[in-house]
Amino acid sequence: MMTVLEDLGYRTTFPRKVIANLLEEKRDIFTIEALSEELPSVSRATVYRTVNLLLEAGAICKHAAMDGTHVYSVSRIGHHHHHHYVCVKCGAVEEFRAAAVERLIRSIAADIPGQVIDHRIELYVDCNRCSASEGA
Amino acid sequence: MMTVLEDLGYRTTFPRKVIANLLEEKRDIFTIEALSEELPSVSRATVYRTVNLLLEAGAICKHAAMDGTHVYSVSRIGHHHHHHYVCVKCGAVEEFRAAAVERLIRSIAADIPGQVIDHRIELYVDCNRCSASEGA
DNA sequence: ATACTTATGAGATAAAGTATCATCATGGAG
DNA sequence: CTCCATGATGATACTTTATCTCATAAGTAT
Repeated sequence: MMTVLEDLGYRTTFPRKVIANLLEEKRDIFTIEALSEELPSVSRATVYRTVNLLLEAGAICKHAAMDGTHVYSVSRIGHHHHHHYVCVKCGAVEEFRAAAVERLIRSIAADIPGQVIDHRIELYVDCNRCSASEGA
Repeated sequence: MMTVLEDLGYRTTFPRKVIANLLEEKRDIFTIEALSEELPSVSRATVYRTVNLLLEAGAICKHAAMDGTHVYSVSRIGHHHHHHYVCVKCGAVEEFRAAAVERLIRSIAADIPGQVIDHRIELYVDCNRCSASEGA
């Protein structure tokens, strides 16, 4: 994950390595505050700054929550167009690209006055791991 | 618009009438701050409170912006499931319901591990009015 | 008209994120 | 390898958005 920052000309500093390291393992959505608490050795300002750099670099995605805060998820797809589904119980996020979605958008666009420029789709799921543990 | 509040047992107060009145005419997205500035006779706290009541009543919809603020739009569809398209230039919002969308979600759901519980779709458009005025 | 309850306003407070700036580390030039 | 210019960090102050508090005012049922 550090490499994407290096490629953009940013320096390889100790705090950035620590943050990138922690993020490598993340499969769930996270807030910057929570991230910051896991990293007491790094100042909050730097966590905010680094997350924003990684966002710019496409290494993570940002999601606006309805309470006005933001959650983030690590991305393997980067800046390429994609969508997400999020487990409403455990917060696990997966990225997906579906040709069907893009086809649908084009077909809906025909019924909408004006040019459709962009779209945003999110699915909220009860993931297999969660429904399994509920059954117990 | 006041009637939906009355139906929920809320009182018909002067500030609420003033706010509802102003909202009747709104066809674009708006922020509570902007609304509050248009209503100097009503305290900001009351604008916030009333907008949240109207939200609960289904008379308006709330949208999370990527900068952490919220924008709202008046709704004719209320709590019934629907989506929006928003003009990225003038902010005009329209609601839409498309059976094709719901069919698509069901078909995508088949490829996703877990139960799809909810979804959210937003389209960003360049509306006819805006593209017309650009041409000039 | 009265009494009870709910709503309002003003300001305090909370929470999330950004800006400032002195100090320190990085990485390239020599 | 060392030095230096530049970029990064940390601590804290600040900004913005929104909610909370509580004394006062207004609605509504009777």
